[in-house]
Amino acid sequence: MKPAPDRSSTRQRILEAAAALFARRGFHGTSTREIAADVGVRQPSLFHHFPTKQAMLAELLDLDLQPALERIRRHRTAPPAVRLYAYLLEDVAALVASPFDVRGLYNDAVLEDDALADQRHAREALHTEMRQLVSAGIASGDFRKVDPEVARQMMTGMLLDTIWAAGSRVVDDPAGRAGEVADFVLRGLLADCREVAEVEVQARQLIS
Amino acid sequence: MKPAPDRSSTRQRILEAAAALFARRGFHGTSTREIAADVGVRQPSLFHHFPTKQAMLAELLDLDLQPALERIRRHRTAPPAVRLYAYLLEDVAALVASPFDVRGLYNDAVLEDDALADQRHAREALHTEMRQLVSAGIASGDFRKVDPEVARQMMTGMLLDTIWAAGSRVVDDPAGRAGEVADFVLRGLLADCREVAEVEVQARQLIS
DNA sequence: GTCTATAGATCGATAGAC
DNA sequence: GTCTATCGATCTATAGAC
Repeated sequence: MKPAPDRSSTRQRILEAAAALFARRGFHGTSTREIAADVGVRQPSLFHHFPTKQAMLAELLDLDLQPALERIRRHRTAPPAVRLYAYLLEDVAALVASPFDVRGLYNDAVLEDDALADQRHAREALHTEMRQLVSAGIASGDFRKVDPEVARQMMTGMLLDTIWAAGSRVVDDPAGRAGEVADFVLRGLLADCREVAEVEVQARQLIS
Repeated sequence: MKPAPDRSSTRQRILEAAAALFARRGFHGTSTREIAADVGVRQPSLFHHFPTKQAMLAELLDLDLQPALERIRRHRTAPPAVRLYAYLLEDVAALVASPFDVRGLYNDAVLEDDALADQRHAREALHTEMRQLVSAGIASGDFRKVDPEVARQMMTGMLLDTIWAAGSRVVDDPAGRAGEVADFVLRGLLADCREVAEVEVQARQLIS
């Protein structure tokens, strides 16, 4: 049984402060002194909770990637278009609800460090699942013939940029935002984009 | 008359090396010693060509933003959907042909510094033009009713993530990539996405 | 578990010879 | 215009008291 994360623990507050700062200034642009100041402790106190600054990033990446992998691997029996719509809906919803701001965690080449090999592999696995979902949709005739890697890049770019409004302000209508993203992507992919309404209905049934 | 940029000048090579490194590691994650090493000079030699590291970023931002603003403001008389398709085609084409890797120039909060106020305003102007193009398309009935700012964010995210393939390798089919991006966006926006073929024809006529 | 103090490395930028 | 030498600031992380 995993211990429930205590939102008010120092460790948790370090993660939240680090996530917000990494998103704003990037990993290298954020100093441990800034993180400590936001938490309200002195800089060396951080190293009682995490061995290195990179370990904070590793945990944030795990907390984002593992649930995302779990989400995209659900609903195995549904049609690809429905699965993709459902994944986008759930992903945006989860990311908006997250106490962590994952924007910017993936921007630097920080993932290339050997210490983050696990996270790098998890991210590649997520990308592979996304490409396979697109490929399956093409094979079934639901999607038009696009380059799966290009489609994956476009989805990744859209997800990261649209989860949070400018200035780290939380979006005012998370459910509406999720629907807009999912709609946009499916219209871009579907061979006959009038089917998007039916895909949406099935995807929402799948989730509920 | 602007002097033609000499691709082999030290100044130009500094800009190219800086752009590649900023894209890979971010502005703060890149040291001036790394830039100098890629150019083949010692670190202090950089400061004969640029007063500060930030000045290198400012020039790279200008070289990206000013042509982009010029592109999106062209073709004033064409319908919004056609203008947007043409802009996306030309933007991707220009970015792929650029010797600079603009990915990552915009990630950090570096633009918030007062020294980069001009670049920050130029970027906001570009975003405003993009939103107005979406709004005009909605007003004319060509686009479905989406949030213009959300559409802008999705386009920005897609553009930055799809211009270059993984590992800074140049895309193998620039024209194809441009078409895929423009197609994807217009299908996502058009009220009747079957019109995308006609929009593409008109946009390509506009450009040629 | 948080603190003070500081080590040890690296950073951007300057001075001045050539 | 590039170099060597180096300054002063800032960075991550450690040592050890409480």
